[in-house]
Amino acid sequence: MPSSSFPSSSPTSSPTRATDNLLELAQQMSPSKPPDVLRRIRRNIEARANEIQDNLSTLKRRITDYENQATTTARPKKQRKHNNRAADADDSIPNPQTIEDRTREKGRHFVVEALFLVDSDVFTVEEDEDFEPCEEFASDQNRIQGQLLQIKCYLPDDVKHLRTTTLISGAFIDGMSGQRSSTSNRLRVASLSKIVDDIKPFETSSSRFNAFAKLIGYQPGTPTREPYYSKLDAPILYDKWEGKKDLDSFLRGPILLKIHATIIRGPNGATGLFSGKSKRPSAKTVEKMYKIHRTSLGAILNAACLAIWMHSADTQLVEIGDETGINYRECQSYYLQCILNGLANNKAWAVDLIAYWDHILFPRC
DNA sequence: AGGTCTACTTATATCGTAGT
DNA sequence: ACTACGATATAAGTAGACCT
Repeated sequence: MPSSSFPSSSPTSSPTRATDNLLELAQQMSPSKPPDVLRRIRRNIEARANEIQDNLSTLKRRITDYENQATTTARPKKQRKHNNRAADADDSIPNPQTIEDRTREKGRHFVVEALFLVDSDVFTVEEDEDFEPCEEFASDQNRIQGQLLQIKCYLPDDVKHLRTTTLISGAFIDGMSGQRSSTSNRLRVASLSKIVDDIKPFETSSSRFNAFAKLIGYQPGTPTREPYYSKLDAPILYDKWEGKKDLDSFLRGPILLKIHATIIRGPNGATGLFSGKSKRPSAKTVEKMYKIHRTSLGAILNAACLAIWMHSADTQLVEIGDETGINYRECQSYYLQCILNGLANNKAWAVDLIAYWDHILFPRC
């Protein structure tokens, strides 16, 4: 590059020359000068100072311009992905990127309407073709088969047969954990004040324990048994709690409904829910994306477990609470079994449960 | 004690949508 | 077109596990 491109001469109004000028002017100031001359000199000094200030600002602005230009050219928009399942996928799979994106979205949807936690081996387990979903859920095998059946309902048809590949299982799991993170942040941070009246007790793990342990089923230890969390003696799950469990208000706790409204309608979704004025924002919401018009069983299970979690001392939304030891995945299965048993025996509380949720969450539908 | 790995949370930038 | 509101991807932050 020719040196002539970079003239070594200083700019016309370099700071040095301007400063020299200032010194000259300052030296002209002497007590013997008449007042009007002094005023003129002072105006000149001020003018020079302003000019210097302007030049400085211009230079600074130019520096930031150059910096921005430099960083945009040095760092192209395209950013590397952490792990590239699509690129690593088997060559026989067409459009792996699209498949990954679609599957990830199904994983997110699954967390909203089905189960927010599943057994880790559900993607690798052998499928039992004869499994009947209405059988007893108690055994591990049946529970996992039940989950698998559910997941297959959500997986895109053209992809179901690939469920054991890392492309599909990874994308689905990725979608699930992303949605869980978003949920945890929504409930404990972004919309906490819209769900509960007083956010103060939620500040720390121990303040949550002190304020809510009883509410979520904590049974203190006695000389003969360890303390534990009861799955049914948890007042938060009930619409009305009068000292003991009453199935007629089981899984109807107002917090539970608020939680689901918050998840499907965004951070403000819970406001006005019980006066028929639940906000339905114009923005893209989970409710619109997944076309949710009625309550799913999974939504109820999840809301129950999430209500317990958000009031618990646990610090992260994981399968087994880090402070309480509560197994939230097990809770889901347990409540599901409660409802299915109720339905099988035609119990009113179970039969009417979804209608109860629907008339609050989706009035006039 | 410190490094590295991993899983989870959080902040930010970007995009989309509907109402005005 | 503009604005408000949400969802998502990504990167950065954080804590614990495991190793040396």
